[in-house]
Amino acid sequence: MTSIQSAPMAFFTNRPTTEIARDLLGTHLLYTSHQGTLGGLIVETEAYVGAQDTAAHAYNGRRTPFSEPLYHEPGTIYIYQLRGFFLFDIVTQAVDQPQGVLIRAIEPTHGLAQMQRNRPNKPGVNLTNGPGKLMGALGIHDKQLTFKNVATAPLTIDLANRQHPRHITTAPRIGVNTEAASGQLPYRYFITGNPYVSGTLKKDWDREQHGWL
DNA sequence: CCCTCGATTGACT
DNA sequence: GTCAATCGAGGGC
Repeated sequence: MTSIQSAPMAFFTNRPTTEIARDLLGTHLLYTSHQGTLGGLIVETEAYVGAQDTAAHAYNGRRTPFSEPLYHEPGTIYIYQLRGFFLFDIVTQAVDQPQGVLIRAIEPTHGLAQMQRNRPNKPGVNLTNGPGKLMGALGIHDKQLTFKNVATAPLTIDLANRQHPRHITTAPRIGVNTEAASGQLPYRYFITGNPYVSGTLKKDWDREQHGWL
């Protein structure tokens, strides 16, 4: 039994979102719910850097009820639904600087059995190797925690027992429009070789240019 | 109001 | 490898 050391707001401030995205690798995403403490090691993230980023929800200053959480304090939880799944972002800059990090994959460390019950028939890495999958494993199927802060919410970044990734791979982000201006920016980060990293190779250039295993 | 499309996933050839 | 589900946000009219 270890105690949780929730990342303070300062963790998400005063440095570039890309750096925060890298720094989140090796920390723990933990959710304290009625099912117990669930979660795991963050092994993959993506940075979305605001109004100039064509792939960001806040591109061109877009601000709607949907993307409103991005404009709040650093550490704000931004959960949104995509095609029936829920995705988890953390706001990474000061108020009105709508940048964030998408948590794309975790390696289970807490509550494995319960997470497996939450996602039946998804054995092995398939339990948490994607942004929608990991939320399903945590048992989160709504936006209830949106606007709360990871510094105080039951859904948190735990800095205790951080692991230092041996090597980090950088790559273009998944699922973004590659034609758009920001489409090729290397804002995806993952722990090299970790089996829980999301996605299958869809293009040869991924392997050639970015050193996939 | 209507149409398009997505920071995904899972089923299927 | 290919492809459709699914539903709300966002934009056009």
